[in-house]
Amino acid sequence: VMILRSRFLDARRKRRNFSKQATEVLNEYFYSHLSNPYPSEEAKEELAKQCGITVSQVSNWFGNKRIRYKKNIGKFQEEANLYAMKTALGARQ
Amino acid sequence: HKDEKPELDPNNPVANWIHARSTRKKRCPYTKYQTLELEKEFLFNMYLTRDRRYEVARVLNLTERQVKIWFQNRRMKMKKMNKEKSDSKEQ
DNA sequence: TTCCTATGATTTACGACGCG
DNA sequence: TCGCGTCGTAAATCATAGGA
Repeated sequence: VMILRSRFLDARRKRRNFSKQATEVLNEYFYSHLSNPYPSEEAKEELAKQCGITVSQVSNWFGNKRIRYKKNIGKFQEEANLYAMKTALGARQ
Repeated sequence: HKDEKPELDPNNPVANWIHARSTRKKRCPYTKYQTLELEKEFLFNMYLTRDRRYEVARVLNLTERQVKIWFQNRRMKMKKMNKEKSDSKEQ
């Protein structure tokens, strides 16, 4: 318990990028709700749980993602296509 | 949606997102002195009276609206910090 | 190691809505 | 109706993780 506690406190001191899997989950939601990428509080809680991060961090991620996407849609085109394809393949299962 | 929609193109995925109005004042970071004084005032009382707001604004060369909003934001920050503190304690 | 840029967090400023 | 409250967010900026 103390180890987990100190690990959490360390993590607060030094920011780490989210895991690749977490980013994957967030991007999947973002690109599959591209016309309205505003998750509800409940959706944020579910995403937070799946990603192993806090609801605040989910909010930060969407805030950053929306503004950065909007500022340069072209730069994200490849990523958008990738997740669109991933969603399409997933929908067939 | 709430803020303005600059795009009318329905094919633009961003068209229905929330957008800030073009008349919105650009964010202007406050000086260390301004922030420090605001924090001191917040420590003294989390809510401003009309008179304190006027005085703080005058001394820091900010508008009363900026001071009012700073206090609103500061209370939200405090609330968030308290929530994180209690979240990390339980389980 | 030295740059950069990408990324997560924080800081101003509002719009929407609530309440007295 | 005003006026200040919270809530959620936009957009800019900060801090630094991480990779070439």
